[in-house]
Amino acid sequence: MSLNDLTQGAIAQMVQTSDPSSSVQNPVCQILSIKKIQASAASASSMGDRYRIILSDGVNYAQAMLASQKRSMVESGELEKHCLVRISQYASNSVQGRRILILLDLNVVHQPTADRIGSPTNVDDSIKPEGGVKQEGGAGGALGNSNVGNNSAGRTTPATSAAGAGKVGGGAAGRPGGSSVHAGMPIYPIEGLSPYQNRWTIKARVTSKSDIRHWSNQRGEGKLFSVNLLDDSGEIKATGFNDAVDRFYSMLQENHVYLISKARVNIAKKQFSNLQNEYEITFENSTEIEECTDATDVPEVKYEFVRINELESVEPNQTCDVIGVLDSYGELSEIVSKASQRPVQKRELTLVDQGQRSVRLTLWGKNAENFPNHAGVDEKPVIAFKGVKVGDFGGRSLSMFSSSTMLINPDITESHVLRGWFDNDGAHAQFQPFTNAGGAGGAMGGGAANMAERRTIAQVKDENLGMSEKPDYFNVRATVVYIKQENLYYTACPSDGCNKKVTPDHEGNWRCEKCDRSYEQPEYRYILSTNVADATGQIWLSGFNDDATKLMGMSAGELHKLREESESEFTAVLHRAANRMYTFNCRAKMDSFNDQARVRYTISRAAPVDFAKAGAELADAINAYM
DNA sequence: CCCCCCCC
Repeated sequence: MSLNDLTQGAIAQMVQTSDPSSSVQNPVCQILSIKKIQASAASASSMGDRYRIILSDGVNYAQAMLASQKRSMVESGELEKHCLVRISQYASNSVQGRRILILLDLNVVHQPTADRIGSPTNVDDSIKPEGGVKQEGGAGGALGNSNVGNNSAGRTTPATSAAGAGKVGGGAAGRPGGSSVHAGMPIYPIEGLSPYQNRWTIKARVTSKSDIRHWSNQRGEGKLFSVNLLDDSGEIKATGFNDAVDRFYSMLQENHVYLISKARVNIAKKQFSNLQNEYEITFENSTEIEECTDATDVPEVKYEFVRINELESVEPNQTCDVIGVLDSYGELSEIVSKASQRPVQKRELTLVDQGQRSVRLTLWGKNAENFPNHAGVDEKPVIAFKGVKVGDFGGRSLSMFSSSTMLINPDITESHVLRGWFDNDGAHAQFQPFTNAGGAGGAMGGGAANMAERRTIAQVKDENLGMSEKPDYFNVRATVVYIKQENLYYTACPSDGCNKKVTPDHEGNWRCEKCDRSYEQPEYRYILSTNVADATGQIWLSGFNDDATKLMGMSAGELHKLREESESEFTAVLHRAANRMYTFNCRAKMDSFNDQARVRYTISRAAPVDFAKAGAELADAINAYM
């Protein structure tokens, strides 16, 4: 092996061009080193580690990243230190002022040699950066071309790269006119996109599309949506704001393929993406999108299904793909998000598969509302989900993200297998649901799900519920012994959903710091603290306005009014509220009070006991012993 | 320019 086996000077050309199609073609280089980069925690999911490669053309060496879809070349041992490769597709990205090559496609043309060929020097030392001139062009559209211009004009380049310089400029100039999205433009791999070039067209499949979301904050308000895009090199998230929503939202359909160009490429905020890409796309005014009917070369969505009975092996909060037969689906209901205080629509599905387990999956928002409108949902269809969140409520549960996708009766092998199984056997099978917390509950086990959650007060304490990081959920059937009179309610902001404490101001109005305004009247809201008991012990529970209103038999405002009229009437109400039995759904969670860690038990729902039903349940539990 | 993904 000698220098002549390498494409000398190729690397200087490769790193300086923003347009590989007009730069050196199929250079042969030597691999000087391969180093694994640990996948970051945020992106550690499915894409795994990546590899940094030092590449030499005998004259220069440069750092390069191996495209993630070529990772297996290293892992299989095919790509080794000191072997020679022909690079058939690459991109050159500028990252924090340094140019980094991305090797998108390559093949090994010679087995490892004894040592490095020649005495290559760092390409960064050979190419002088222009004195303080940033590579970004002007605003928006001009950005991408600037590198090409700089290369052929002012940039001082060493002799090694002289051969390619003219070609770089000429290739770019010879491009067909810019009006058409893609005419004559080579299709660019998603993996090769970077913020420093905008002369690209990608051909990508929409793998997921979000709802339109509206936002309003200090910086303004607007609407947006996002899609995930896939080609055979990788995936990228794309977002459209405001006008882009109107232009593209209805056009972009899940599973369809589009030619997309003239969009902005930004550094990805990886904490908000489950895709493996340094960058993400924003649709702009200049962005052009065109549906592409010839989509055979763009990969289909790939699923990696986890069987329902294997969900326990998936860490909570990870996403996964799940397929199952829809055993049943629930009514549309509404919860109020604790974080946003906004109401959210939800609907729960129950999925089953051959593993004799069932799992609940929650749909949100429009997905929840529209679910019954899909064809076939009442005929126990097979449904495939991609990218659903695994939760640990009740053992394991599933929940849609906005980036998750749901396909009813997809035409894939797993779907047909499930259909066959269900129609033959599954329809008559029994499925064990993931049941609630602990799993211990021996005595109550095997009964209805709500019996399994039930604890005696002694068990709540013995089992140290709420002592771990995550909250524990349980219910107790207990009698109200005492309701604390102090701080039974507070003066809350009457503004819808605010609920912050308001204080009297100088003008006799009620001031809310959060809303930054005053109100004539506060809204009174309960903050209940009640001692409840069952046969095994007593416990203090905290309750909020809705449940407390139920316990007290009147609103906090009414109670306050009553108390102002008559203190004895007020205490009478408290006495009447006591000695009643409820089933309390509770949440146990650590918090700190006066710097002391303690477990706080919060009522999430209090329901009066239906004694006939409760008696029947107890009889069933006893019968289960026989 | 969002960044929430909720509840039991």
